[in-house]
Amino acid sequence: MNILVCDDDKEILDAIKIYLDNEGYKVFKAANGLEALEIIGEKEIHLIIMDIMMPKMDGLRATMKIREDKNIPVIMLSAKSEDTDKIMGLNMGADDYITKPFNPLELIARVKSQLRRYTTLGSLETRSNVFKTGGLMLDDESKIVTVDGEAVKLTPVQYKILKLLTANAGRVYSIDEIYEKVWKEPAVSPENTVAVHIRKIREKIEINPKEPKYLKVVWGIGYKVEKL
Amino acid sequence: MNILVCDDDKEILDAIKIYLDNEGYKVFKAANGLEALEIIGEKEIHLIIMDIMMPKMDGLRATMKIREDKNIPVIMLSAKSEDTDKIMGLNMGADDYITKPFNPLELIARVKSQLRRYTTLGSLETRSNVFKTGGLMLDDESKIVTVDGEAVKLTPVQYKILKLLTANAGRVYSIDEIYEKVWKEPAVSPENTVAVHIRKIREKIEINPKEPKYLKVVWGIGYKVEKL
DNA sequence: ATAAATCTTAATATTTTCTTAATGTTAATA
DNA sequence: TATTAACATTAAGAAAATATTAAGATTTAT
Repeated sequence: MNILVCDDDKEILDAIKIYLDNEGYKVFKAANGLEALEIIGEKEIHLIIMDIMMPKMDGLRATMKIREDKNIPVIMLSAKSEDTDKIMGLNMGADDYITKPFNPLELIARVKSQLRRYTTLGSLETRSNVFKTGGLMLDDESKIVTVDGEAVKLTPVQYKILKLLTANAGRVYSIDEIYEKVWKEPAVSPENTVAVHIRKIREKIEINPKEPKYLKVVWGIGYKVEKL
Repeated sequence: MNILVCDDDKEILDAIKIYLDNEGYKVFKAANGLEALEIIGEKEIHLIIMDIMMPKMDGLRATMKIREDKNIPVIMLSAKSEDTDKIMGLNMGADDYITKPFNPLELIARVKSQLRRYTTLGSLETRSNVFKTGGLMLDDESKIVTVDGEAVKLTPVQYKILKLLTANAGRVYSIDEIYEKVWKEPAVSPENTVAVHIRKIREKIEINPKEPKYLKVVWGIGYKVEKL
């Protein structure tokens, strides 16, 4: 299991690494949020321990950024212990929270607790980022999409659109929003390539594209994948 | 989302139910571990909030039992706050831990944090913009409007008008005010498009549009959504 | 380099929504 | 109770948004 520890305080970084090494985890270190994002892009990280206060990019922002397309558990570290900070951290997408100074045993316990959800009994197999709603499921690790267990083959753009909508099932995205998130550039009108892709996706994941069960349109607002 | 709350203290049970109800979760109650296991067998439960100290079967044993074949996130509740208990709870398979007495906001935050991986993560905008009054509820994220749990489909303009009035339930808005806020331009008379939209909204959210329960008119002044 | 797959564009169709305008109804008040 | 101003109702045409299709451009794989 690979754990990324992100803190600008080198001493704490080293201390945590020692505790985790001792438990048999492979530990990567980052001094700030940007470094963390880089490492996450390169290595397969299973858990992140992240300080909130850091230069360059703080832990909360980094967590938000990570959560945009990865489902890696995050444990927040902070010197503050007030409720408001705790709540903010958890709402930003953190999975757990530890205040400094921390008890090494508690750190280990929380690490294990978070990793437990992603290991299957018996093996140390990592879990993949699976997004599902109803009979629709996409596995971000393998890029496999299934509908009621049946695999469907999506093209890259189709996959990105469906992932965005499924990862945030229930939320409505305007066409422009979709364009921006997927193409990473602002949409310029006239714009109907998204509509074309939506059609193609529907052809593949819906029984009847005209009466979509998953990929719905909200007139005048945009598209969403139904939260089922 | 269905949440099972398990505690032998009826007061705490009811208090938690109120907090969670208010956030739009469906709440099931159990007085001990055995009852909890029963309900889990019957209903689809997405999260469990469990007290550690209970008669019949305590929370730790129940959690272990649940973890034998289900992977439902568990948040532990306990009066004790010593580190050892905390660690034990987490090692037993709990995903999070709250000590009594607890801050309701923190409870909600931790619940959301655990459930996020079910609804699946994504953007930071997890704050659910939900406006409700009586049986009327609108969720700004999914653009879903429900009346007594029944979904109704509003058009964009209809939605905007109803959102304005519901978000400020009780306040009366003149027709011109509504026009300005929704169309973002001053109203020019003769103007009756707002009235037409009001009618359409009433058709959708009211049992009897002629005797509206939610969307009322205040003669000579304007419209409001009743604060219930 | 070529073929296959994928993406975008553009033209057109279809669906849904919005506004207008004509007319009806209600509530306050003199 | 007659008057009037404000709201209600309806239907139809205009406008806006999405859907669809096919062809051409681009990218990817072999």
